[in-house]
Amino acid sequence: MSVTGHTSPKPTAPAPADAADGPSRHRARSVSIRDVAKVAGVSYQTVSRVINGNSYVRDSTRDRVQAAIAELGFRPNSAARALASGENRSLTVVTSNTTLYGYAATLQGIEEAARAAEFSVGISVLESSAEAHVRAAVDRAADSSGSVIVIAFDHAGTLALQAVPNALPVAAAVETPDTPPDAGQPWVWIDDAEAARSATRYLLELGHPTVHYVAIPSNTHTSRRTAGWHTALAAAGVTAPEPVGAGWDALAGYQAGRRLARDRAVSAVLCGNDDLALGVIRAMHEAGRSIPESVSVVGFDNAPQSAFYTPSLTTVHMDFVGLGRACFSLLHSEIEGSAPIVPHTVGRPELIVRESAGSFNPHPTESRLR
Amino acid sequence: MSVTGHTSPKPTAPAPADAADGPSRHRARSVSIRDVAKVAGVSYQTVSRVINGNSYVRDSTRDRVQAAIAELGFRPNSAARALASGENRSLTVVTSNTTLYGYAATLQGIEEAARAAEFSVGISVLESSAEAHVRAAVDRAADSSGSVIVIAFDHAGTLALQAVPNALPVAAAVETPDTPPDAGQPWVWIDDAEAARSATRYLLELGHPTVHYVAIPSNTHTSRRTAGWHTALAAAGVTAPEPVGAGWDALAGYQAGRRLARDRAVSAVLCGNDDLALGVIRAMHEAGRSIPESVSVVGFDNAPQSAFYTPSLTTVHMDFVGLGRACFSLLHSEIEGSAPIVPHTVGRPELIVRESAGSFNPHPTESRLR
DNA sequence: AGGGAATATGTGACCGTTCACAATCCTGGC
DNA sequence: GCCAGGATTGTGAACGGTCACATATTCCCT
Repeated sequence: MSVTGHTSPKPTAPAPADAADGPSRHRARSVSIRDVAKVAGVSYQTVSRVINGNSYVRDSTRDRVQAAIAELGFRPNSAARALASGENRSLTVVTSNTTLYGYAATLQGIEEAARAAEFSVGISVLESSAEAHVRAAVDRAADSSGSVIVIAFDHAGTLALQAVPNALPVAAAVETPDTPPDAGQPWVWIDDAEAARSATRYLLELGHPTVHYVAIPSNTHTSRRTAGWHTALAAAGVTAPEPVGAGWDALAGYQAGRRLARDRAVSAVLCGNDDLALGVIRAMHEAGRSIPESVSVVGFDNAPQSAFYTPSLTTVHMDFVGLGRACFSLLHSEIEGSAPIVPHTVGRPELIVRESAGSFNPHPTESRLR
Repeated sequence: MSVTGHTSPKPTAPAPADAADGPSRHRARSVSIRDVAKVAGVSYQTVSRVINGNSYVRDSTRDRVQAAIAELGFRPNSAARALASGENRSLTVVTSNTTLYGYAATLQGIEEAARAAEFSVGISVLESSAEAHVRAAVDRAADSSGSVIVIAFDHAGTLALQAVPNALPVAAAVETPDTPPDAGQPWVWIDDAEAARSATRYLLELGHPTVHYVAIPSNTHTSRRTAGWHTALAAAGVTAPEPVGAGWDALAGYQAGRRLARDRAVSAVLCGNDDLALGVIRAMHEAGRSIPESVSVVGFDNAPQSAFYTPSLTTVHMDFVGLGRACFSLLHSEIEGSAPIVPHTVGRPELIVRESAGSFNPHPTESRLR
């Protein structure tokens, strides 16, 4: 059956595009609960009961109503429902950058959980962190659904989170906060500090004199990833080099990598995410520094592709999908008022050892490319 | 301002998290158009006019109303609006797999265009192509918004497209259809045949005796990508090897690659997307076959990472973002009834030459890995 | 047979907005 | 000074549900 309602493939003479007279342009008064009631010979309230699974309906009645529903192709109007009941059962995810792995995976987790709870999910994308854009995105979210989830991994997201109107139920996936947040803050996060620590420790154990860090942007002045890296370095009695600030994508990693490649002393690089790592590796490669013989690189996230890079990427697995789920469940219990809201860590970052990091090699043979 | 309403950065003694007594938990009867009217000393209809930008309102009145709106923090209730006006201004994207690049980018394009047109966008994810899941996803979409866009690159999507109720405005991003679709079908696509042809031709021009193809799943029995590849091969008087069926991700590519790697005759591989190409490259590498000296690999899509792989990936750029935009604009004109619906191609695939494909080398020196 | 709980079903009001149709206010032309 | 007609504002009735509160029916028990 064709989507537009044609049934015959009639390529000639496009029908007179519902011009004037036909009764077609009249807003196709959708079948309502009352129409169904009439057909089934009951009151509209009974129909309402049937579609809501109320048990106080005789089986025979229910059957008749259901038959009528099927016959008329009735579907409850969600707008009317929302209006009358004041319920909301819908959420909008405010996020930037849906193509980046961390964001996409978090969104996926949210969607899964929301679907299971029969919430419908919308998205509102942050175009930039400009005041106006942030406000617009939050407004869009606020008035297209009853609650909001903010993916606040970046600056724009953090601003958006602050801009959410007070009355609206909200939850957020955030960077690991600097200090434990107040109870009642509907925040979840993955333990960035632990992730950074374990990766750094690993590189140190491989004998590298120190570990350089290519950082994703952060809101908190001292990001917990940076802090974790620092901690591990300090614990080993090593002084930390200046972190290299970068963006989110492979290009940013590449640019950072070029700078790092010039420094012969660089033997181990920790990267804020897998894309960054990819870029760094590429830059190193172009500079004739082989991975992992000359330089070891470790990423964050464990994006699905990272296992297939050449060399495959040693990285820290972050359970973004789980994060998304947890975020939804926070929102859910906030809406239901069922459980108290406590901000918390989700999952445990896990180092995935692959090929891109190896033991320190004091005198790597450098080979100019080609 | 913090989300919960704190204004001071008070790290000590977490505030009693809106515990019990406060009048907070009551369904906050939102301020309505009538409340605003009362404050502004006008009728509710006038308020309605103001929020809808109706010009028949005296400036002084408009100002008073707007002041009242600001004072009360009024926001129009979208459910009530949708109910009363019968308008819809919202769409839901039905899609599987939001983490795959092609899907994510298409979604991004849709979102951009929708945002510009002040539509709110929802997503409904297809868990599988099982009848029940497809129906559920479409139902969710249908009753949470007034129109639907289906990303029908795969089987599940195609089924979903067919399952969309007739009354609902719909548009779809699809695979290139086998035969030109009827006018009126709200479909857009990227020219897969042309893309495959240009990539294949390129490999042939590099001297490769033939080109192998690792295919993404397709609905159409003979996918246009496969057809384009065939065409180019035939034009060069070369017989086509059996295509290797694969899935969507790097792992699938890897598995296909392992099979291909065993065959010494394989010198050029075209892959249905960049992830597949990545997997193939990895498999080739593990088999000791270097890229591009021993085997040339070309992908599809031009995902943002592909430029940074080592070797960087020669691929065919597909404008998914543009596809998404076009898809929305089709839906939009369908809703407005403004323009006739004609199914059409979007953009032109463009071969991006990078490092992963090179001239045919009859006697490559094979090196066992390590 | 009578009475009280369930069990079924119906009625009227209302959710917050827009729509259709008055009603009132101005303004300029004659 | 009066009137047509546009500018401005108001009123009542939807929109398609749910809610709160009757009103019938049943059914079981004494």
